[in-house]
Amino acid sequence: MTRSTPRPRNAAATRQAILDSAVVAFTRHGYDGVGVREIAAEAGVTAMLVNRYFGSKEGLFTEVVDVSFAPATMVPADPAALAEQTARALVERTGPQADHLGPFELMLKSAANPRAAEIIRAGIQKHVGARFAAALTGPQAGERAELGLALLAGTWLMRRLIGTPGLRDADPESLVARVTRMLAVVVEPPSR
Amino acid sequence: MTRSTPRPRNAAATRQAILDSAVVAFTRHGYDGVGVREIAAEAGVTAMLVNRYFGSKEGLFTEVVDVSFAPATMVPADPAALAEQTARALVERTGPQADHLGPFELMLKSAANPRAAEIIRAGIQKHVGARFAAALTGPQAGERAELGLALLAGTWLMRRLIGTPGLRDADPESLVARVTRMLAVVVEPPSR
DNA sequence: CGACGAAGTTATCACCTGTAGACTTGTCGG
DNA sequence: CCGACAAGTCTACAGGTGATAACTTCGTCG
Repeated sequence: MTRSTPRPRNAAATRQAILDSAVVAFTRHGYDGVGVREIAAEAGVTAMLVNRYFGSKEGLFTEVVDVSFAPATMVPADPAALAEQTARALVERTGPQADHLGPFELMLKSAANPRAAEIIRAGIQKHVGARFAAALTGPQAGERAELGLALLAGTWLMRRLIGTPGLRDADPESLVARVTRMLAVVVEPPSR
Repeated sequence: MTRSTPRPRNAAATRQAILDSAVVAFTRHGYDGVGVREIAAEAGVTAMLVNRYFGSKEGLFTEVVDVSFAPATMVPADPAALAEQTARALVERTGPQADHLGPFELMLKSAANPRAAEIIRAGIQKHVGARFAAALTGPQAGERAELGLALLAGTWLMRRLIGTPGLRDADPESLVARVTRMLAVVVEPPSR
């Protein structure tokens, strides 16, 4: 009943291997910075399989964005400590070692290409935006949520991609405290 | 004595034309998104001249970053109104029409390439960092300045490059007010 | 006025890009 | 046991990449 050999010649497993390889490659080097041959080689297959399973490089990227933005992207549940927890997670994941390879890196590395940017926008709207906005109460939740995302993305950019010294060498606790205060502006509902 | 004909065959003028073309092209499409042929064609010369005058594409990019970050990059003088003025300038320049093509766009579009990112980091340290930090008083001026830059860059990214709807369709005045409050966290010296 | 040097061009190299068609090989149902 | 169908590969194309060497044209100064 249960096949002794899991799959004929590894149909879905190969597809998954390509997707995994693509997640890493696109996040590391951006949409334009990596070729399908490179992705396929890392997965142990030839470049043709990419087009076979995902239609095109763009189709593969679409799926990469989808799976990369799907998991709970540093959005804690409790609204009260949301700012502080988010700030701490950000600082930790953008630290000196930091091999995390999250969706922020994928977004920043691929934003240069307009087609990729459009795909990312769709992914954000589908996954992150809604979830983040749901954690926020009060008016203009969308604007406030995306402004928070902007701070996170910008900090990720300066601290990790560009490597600005003031942020790279900053005391983590001081950084957490300051980011928390900035996030508080958009997290707390405009109680006025 | 003063030569009637300014220069033999347009020596420096051609160089400047290439540089101008490169500023526009690199800012629009990023370091990896444009080729030297395209830049040279826009300047009305052949690709060879780029290598002749700037050594390589990387050398040209270095000079582009230098001239692009050199002008007063939205850093007002008065520290009191600094947050509000900066926020207003940001919102205006990332608006729907917005053909400004500033250094932020250059940075965001080219950050994917590590070599380009390194060049940008040097440019920021040379021009923006020092000037911005000088406008801030108190301890951790560098960290606070770059955190402000991070917010500006992140907002530019989400609002203009990605095009997230919550920020694109936000009321400008509301956005200015909120960014001002976030910037205030890093602008006001830690009076504690 | 004539030649030397700078300014600019043409041709080309070696390599990489995404995609397509035709081919081979493995595996499972009958 | 074998044929059929899917999984995977090979070859190739048409175009683009940055960079180099050799060549032609123009301007100026002795």
